[in-house]
Amino acid sequence: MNLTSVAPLMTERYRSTPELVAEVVREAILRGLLKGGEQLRQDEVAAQLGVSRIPVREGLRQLEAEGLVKFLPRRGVLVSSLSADEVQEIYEMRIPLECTALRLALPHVTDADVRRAEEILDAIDRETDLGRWGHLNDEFHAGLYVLANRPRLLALIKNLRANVGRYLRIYISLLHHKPRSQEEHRMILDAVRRHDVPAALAALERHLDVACRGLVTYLSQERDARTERSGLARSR
Amino acid sequence: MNLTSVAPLMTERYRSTPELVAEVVREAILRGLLKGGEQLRQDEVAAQLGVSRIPVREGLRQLEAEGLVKFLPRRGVLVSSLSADEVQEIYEMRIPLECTALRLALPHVTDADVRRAEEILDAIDRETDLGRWGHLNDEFHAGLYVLANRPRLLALIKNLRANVGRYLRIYISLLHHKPRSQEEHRMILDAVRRHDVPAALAALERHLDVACRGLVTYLSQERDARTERSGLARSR
DNA sequence: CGGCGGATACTCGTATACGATATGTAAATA
DNA sequence: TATTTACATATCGTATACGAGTATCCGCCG
Repeated sequence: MNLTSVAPLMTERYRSTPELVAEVVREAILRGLLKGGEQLRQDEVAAQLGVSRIPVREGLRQLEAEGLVKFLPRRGVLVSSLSADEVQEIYEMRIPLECTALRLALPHVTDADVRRAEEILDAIDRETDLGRWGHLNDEFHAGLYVLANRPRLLALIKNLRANVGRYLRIYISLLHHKPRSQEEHRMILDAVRRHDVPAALAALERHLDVACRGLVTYLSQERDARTERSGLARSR
Repeated sequence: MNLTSVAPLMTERYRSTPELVAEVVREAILRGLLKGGEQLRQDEVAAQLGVSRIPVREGLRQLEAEGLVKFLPRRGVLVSSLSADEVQEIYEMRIPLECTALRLALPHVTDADVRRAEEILDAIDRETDLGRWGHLNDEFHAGLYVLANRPRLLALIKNLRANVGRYLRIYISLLHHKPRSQEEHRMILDAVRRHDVPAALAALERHLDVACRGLVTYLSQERDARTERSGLARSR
């Protein structure tokens, strides 16, 4: 495990050390540097960030609450991994929540907001790096939702998005899904521009539903493949 | 601050000490033993539970993630308090989430489940203690939602309910709202018994909406009254 | 008499240290 | 040779300890 590539975050001043730990480890999980199921050794994280294990443990407790890691009694902290079912469940929450956010945001959307969103979509078209793609994707959605002026709703959506984020990135890259995703983004934005609430919500729901189905199918196949392999290995 | 009245929880064996701390403090906040804005002295909590501050801090970090307390840098932990706006926002999340849970639960509802729910409603009718009323109320709703078999959704709803729970209890007792709440519960349960999805969702949404409006009105008046008082005090 | 500055005492945040438990390895036995 | 048991090692969980920042109280000045 090597967190030095995300360590630049350290130079910024954070509210607190546990928050810094949470930020660094969260980013590492999102970028796929830390795989699901992997054990996090607290000493190692502490050493890499130049702090003791106490703030590390507190930061990890926050990530536990976010669902990104799991404390196993006396056996340390594991990076969570999501099954196809769990991904589906998260989307079942995201769809009504993100639709609520978009619905509440729509009355406040200005031309400048639409232009900013367009710029993000153009940037996504040009982007090749997966990590930055993920952030831009989040920015597009959050840029709309933030206009709803509902900080808790926004934070919750952000958290749910973070949970499926690492799988979404694999899926987008492996299935070359970017053009389709961008088409859907522009459908949403067109409806938003016209302040057409039903169309915008329908487009957003479709967008999320497509991603959900794709992800679930992909993860189910993944699991079947793994089961198959281990079955073969056992039967050798 | 005195947590001994909730300390009986200590006798049970918990997965971990931080979880025990979170449980005890959460319950104290919910019961109104700890008021919003109140500072939690870590030494004191630690002493009352017979542990050191490290597991206490970890437990409080979990409550922070749940939104029940807030870490202020170098100034310790405060019990959060919700404004009318924040309560409204939480209900704006609860309504779509709880409707989703109920919708997914409905196909799996059996006669036995309905009977169990009826028993809880009868118990609520007989209940006079506010703390137990809160738990029974949660049990009625959770008892239906759990049938959806969506653990994350259930946990999220539980957390949102916990956040408004303390205000709801005040509101219910002060405004003698129990009979109306029970009427609404029975409306929901009747629709559930008939497996009438639209009716059940509409009844649930009404139930939540009524509580939301009542709470928001109550909290706004509260705040106005406080502002008025402090204004008078200042003008003296 | 009220506002301000400094010293004291708290409380917080975290590094260190230690006991306890899980894991891996090697030896012993069936 | 496979399986089990005992031991060594590593990691965890938390108590203790200490430095640092913050609030409080008292004396001083206006």
